Amino acid sequence: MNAKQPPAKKASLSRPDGVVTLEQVAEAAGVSPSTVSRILNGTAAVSQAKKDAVQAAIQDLGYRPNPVARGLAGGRTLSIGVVTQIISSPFYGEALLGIERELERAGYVPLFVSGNWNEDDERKAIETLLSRRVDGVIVLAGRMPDAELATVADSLPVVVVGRQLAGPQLFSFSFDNREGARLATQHLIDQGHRRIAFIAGDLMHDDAVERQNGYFDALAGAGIAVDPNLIVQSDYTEAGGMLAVSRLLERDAPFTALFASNDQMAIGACLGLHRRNLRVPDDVSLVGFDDLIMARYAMPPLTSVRQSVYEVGVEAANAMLAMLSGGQPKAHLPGPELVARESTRRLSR
Amino acid sequence: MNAKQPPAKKASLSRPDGVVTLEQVAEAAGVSPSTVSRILNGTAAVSQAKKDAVQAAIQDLGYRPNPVARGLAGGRTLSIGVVTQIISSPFYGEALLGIERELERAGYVPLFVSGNWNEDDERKAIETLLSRRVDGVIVLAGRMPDAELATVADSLPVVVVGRQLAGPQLFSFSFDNREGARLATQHLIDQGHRRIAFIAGDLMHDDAVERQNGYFDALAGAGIAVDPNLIVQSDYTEAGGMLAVSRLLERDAPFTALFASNDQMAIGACLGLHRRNLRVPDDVSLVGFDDLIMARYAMPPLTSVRQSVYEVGVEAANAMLAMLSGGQPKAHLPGPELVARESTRRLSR
DNA sequence: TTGTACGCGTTATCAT
DNA sequence: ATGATAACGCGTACAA
Repeated sequence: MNAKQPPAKKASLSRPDGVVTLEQVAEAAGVSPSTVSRILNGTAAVSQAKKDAVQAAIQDLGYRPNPVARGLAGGRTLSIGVVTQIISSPFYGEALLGIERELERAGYVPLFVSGNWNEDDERKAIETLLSRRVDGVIVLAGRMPDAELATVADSLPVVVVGRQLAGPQLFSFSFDNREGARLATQHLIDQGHRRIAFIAGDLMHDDAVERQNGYFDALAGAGIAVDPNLIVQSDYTEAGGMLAVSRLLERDAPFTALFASNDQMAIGACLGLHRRNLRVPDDVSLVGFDDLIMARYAMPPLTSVRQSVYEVGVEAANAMLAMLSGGQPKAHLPGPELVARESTRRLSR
Repeated sequence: MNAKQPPAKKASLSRPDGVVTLEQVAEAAGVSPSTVSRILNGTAAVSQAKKDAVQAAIQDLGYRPNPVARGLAGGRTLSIGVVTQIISSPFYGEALLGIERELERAGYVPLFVSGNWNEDDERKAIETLLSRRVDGVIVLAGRMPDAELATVADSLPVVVVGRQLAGPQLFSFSFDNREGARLATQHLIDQGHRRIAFIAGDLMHDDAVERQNGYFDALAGAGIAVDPNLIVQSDYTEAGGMLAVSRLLERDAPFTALFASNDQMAIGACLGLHRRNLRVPDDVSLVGFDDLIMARYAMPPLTSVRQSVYEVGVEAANAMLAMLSGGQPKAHLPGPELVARESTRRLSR
């Protein structure tokens, strides 16, 4: 188009680089292309002699299979579609890292597309992935109806993180959000708090609901009645957390502790409290959730529930790889764990 | 492999979904495949009548071109490779978001691969991208030698962010790191500070060097001698910032202000100071760089140099799109801007 | 302006 | 076990 290279007469010079094709390898090794393909994919048995010859030729010529051609030929593209929600979020970032690293070990490449917490965007994202002939799709949470996801799984292995659904080529797993939230709340209760405010996430999502349930669980276990005035719903962002605190404070329902259902909201809440001259943890104990890096470096360092987001990515990738090779997918995430830092303290009275 | 669908007799049923091919569109519209292709790519003039017929058929059948086949046929894949360094970093995350959003508007899809600040990884990443027949490559900083990058540009349009190099199909642009750092330092000087410590990034990288130069500029402008004891080098991470503070403090070269050359190190430094019972801004004024979201929600909110990382992504994508359509790439980033928050204050004496 | 025929690099089917 | 041969879906000279 803009690169005016000579039209490349007949063939073979489509790219200036040393693009070696499977055919050339075959020729160099004195075998047929099919044989090379078979060796590459382990599709059928091949005599050791030819195997060696081909391997040598591959080394020699520096052959690298062309994933695009593979994709076209109906074979695998060695790429996995990943539907993330907001690629810039610190939460998803860590998961993507885990996915990327783990897939790479198997020679796969992730193809990230953002769903933006929007059903239509997400649908479009998946379509994009399908048209790109990805070998499988990993969906991180999201808003697509379960049924639709199941449909996708009809033609492709699908791994869903953070939701509960199952099917032939459909595998999902979740972190134990409920137990994690229970731990967080219990930690506050253990420190003598009884008026514990809660910032929920968007209750459209399972994980947000589960975290709220965990909060309820702990309160119930301690015989503390749920006070609706102590609960606000927000959106998992820093700004949302800050806003939530304002709303909470306007209700003048006093509280001595606050559990924000993710770290980003907790950080925002911390600033919101600060603006109202409420100190953490002196005036209000604060707990987050996810234990992102930011929790460790917050001021004060934030007590949080450890959820190895990176690990989530790794497990998702492994589950996908398992399905791809015909095995049974599985995922064993470490259980939730409370990381006590300096944003919480015993209620003094 | 694992999905045991009936072997799909002859053709056309390779995928259960409604995979419509260009050929089917042609048939439906009563024209030849080439004509459809021409309309799709604007390769040649076509009569309005056929144009309409084809468009109708496309709508009707819900045809979507297959990027994989396109790639094989030597056409475009409508995908752009993006070499990021650490996909999970809050800094790159924002840039990727900008890239993704902007490319999408033009129907392109980004393919993200991580270089991990490692020359070999980066090289491998680029190879991966090339083998996937991306239409262009965007490189965010990184360690690849300039010459090698230029080689890549021989066969593909390349946009490099954060480095200075140019060539036929090679475009690069940078944020004005030097001026930004000068502003940050000047801000501290304006507030009466004269003993201003500096945490540099990895001086292997242009931007880190430039930020250090900006620091020197401001000191020189104010007639303040550079004190090597007030400078430490680190790695742009929170942990690195924290460590840097320790090293600084061990030297017992007193300082009243600290300029960390990115926000992540500043956040880490803040915690490090806190651990030594030094308060920000009461004992030490602190300035960061990049103005990531975390700066706004730090405690205290961090004074920083605004660099719209998102915008950087948008500009990079646009420059690439411009090259792809044969135009002149350009990028106009807003100049650096100091955002004064609460981590800095006038030196009281 | 439009259609035909071939090639892109690989896998899969069918013989041998 | 191995080798032809035909797709895969599309772009593009070349011919008409």
